[in-house]
Amino acid sequence: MRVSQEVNAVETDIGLRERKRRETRAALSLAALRLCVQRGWKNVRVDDIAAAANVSPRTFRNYFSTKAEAVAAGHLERLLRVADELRARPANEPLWTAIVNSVAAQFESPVQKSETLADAKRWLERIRFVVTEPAIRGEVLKASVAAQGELAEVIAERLGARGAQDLYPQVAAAVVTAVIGTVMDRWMSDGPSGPILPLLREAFELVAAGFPESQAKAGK
Amino acid sequence: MRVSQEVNAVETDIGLRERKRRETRAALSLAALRLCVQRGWKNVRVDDIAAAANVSPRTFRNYFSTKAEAVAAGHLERLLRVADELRARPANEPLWTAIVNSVAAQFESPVQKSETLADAKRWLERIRFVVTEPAIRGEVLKASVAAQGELAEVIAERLGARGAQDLYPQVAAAVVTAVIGTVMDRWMSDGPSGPILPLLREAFELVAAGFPESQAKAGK
DNA sequence: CCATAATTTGCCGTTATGGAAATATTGCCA
DNA sequence: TGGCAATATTTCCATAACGGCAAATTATGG
Repeated sequence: MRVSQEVNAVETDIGLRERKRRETRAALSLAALRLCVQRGWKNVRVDDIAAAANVSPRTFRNYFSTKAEAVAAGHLERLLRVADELRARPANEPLWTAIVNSVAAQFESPVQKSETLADAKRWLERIRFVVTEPAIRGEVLKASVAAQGELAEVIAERLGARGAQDLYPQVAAAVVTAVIGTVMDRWMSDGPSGPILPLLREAFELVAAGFPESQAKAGK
Repeated sequence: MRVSQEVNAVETDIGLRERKRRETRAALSLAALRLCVQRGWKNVRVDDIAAAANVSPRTFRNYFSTKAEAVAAGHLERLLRVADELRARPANEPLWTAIVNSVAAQFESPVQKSETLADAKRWLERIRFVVTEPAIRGEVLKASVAAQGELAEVIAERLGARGAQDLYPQVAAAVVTAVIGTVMDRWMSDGPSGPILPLLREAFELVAAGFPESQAKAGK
């Protein structure tokens, strides 16, 4: 009776308890995002979100400590899926190729995933909101560091024993999230004309190339 | 009568008005940091900070919207000084060398700057607090993006006309702040034994080398 | 169906946040 | 120097967020 939203969750083994918990969390996060995009950040109170998810305001706070955290929860999960995706990729694939592909898989427009046009439009509005709204940006950044641990771990696995406790994985993970953030910004400020992927690839190529200062350029 | 804290401010040309404004801001930020390190994040109210800086609580909010922002203000300014430093460096210096040096100049322990031992200890406590306290971490990240614009601009200048509106400067700036954050984390979790510089250099070498996946690089 | 553990909820005091208008301070010029 | 306009600070205050606590409600395993 609590929540009716159905998510395409992969039910592994956990009981009803945990399932409902996740559903509630997802419903709250989704409601937060939807309402904020619709009415604007400041015109949504915690109570509104709770109401939209059919729980008490107090319960909202059992799941999220702030509105912003609820809104950014989706982004955090996306980053964690990047880590999963990376883990699932063939080990012989070059690291940065694998990274680009993993990131790309999570940041493509749903248009490519055979959703309706309305879905794509909604997706775009949401990205814009998340990237644009200052109050959210901070939370997105927190989500980034929260995901960096996972990312670093996967990267370390790929590198093998060497560099397990090296700086490499941590720095690489931080760079990955930094690149994602920058690309989203850039893509948005260009007016989200085309797909993100080209930008993403370009950015990661810069990283993989070590930011060549002088390429085929004469003069400075 | 408002503020008595004296900062080693370089008075350029601005009038008394602007000077007092900056002093007040600095006093508030400093008081916030000092009190929080001393008493712990949750045991400091905005009112306490305002009182410590001899202003009304409402005035505090004219300068900072949250406690966290006040505490992180110092970090933001440090990042901006990195940009300044970078701008001041010889143009013939390789980009990433210049960056490392600029960052290093702002993140060295004050021990090297002939301060007293007590100062060094205080500096360390503060860094630890800023890196450790979750509530602050988020704000530090916000400061990072806030500074990225400046950094990107300077980097673009160094690159010359080419790539002015390229991704390069923005991605590079984001990477710089990401590296700084990671290094601070790492340095702190290692128990701040030695100086930060070696870690910083190691991290930036990774970046400049394009994160070589396979290499016989076991040494630092 | 019960005992137990976990979750949800209502209640409520504390703190944060920011608008509006009254006061005080500063920069400037006659 | 005295007065005025521009800014900054302060007081007052309404709304919302935050989070502890204990009662009510709901799963889980016998």
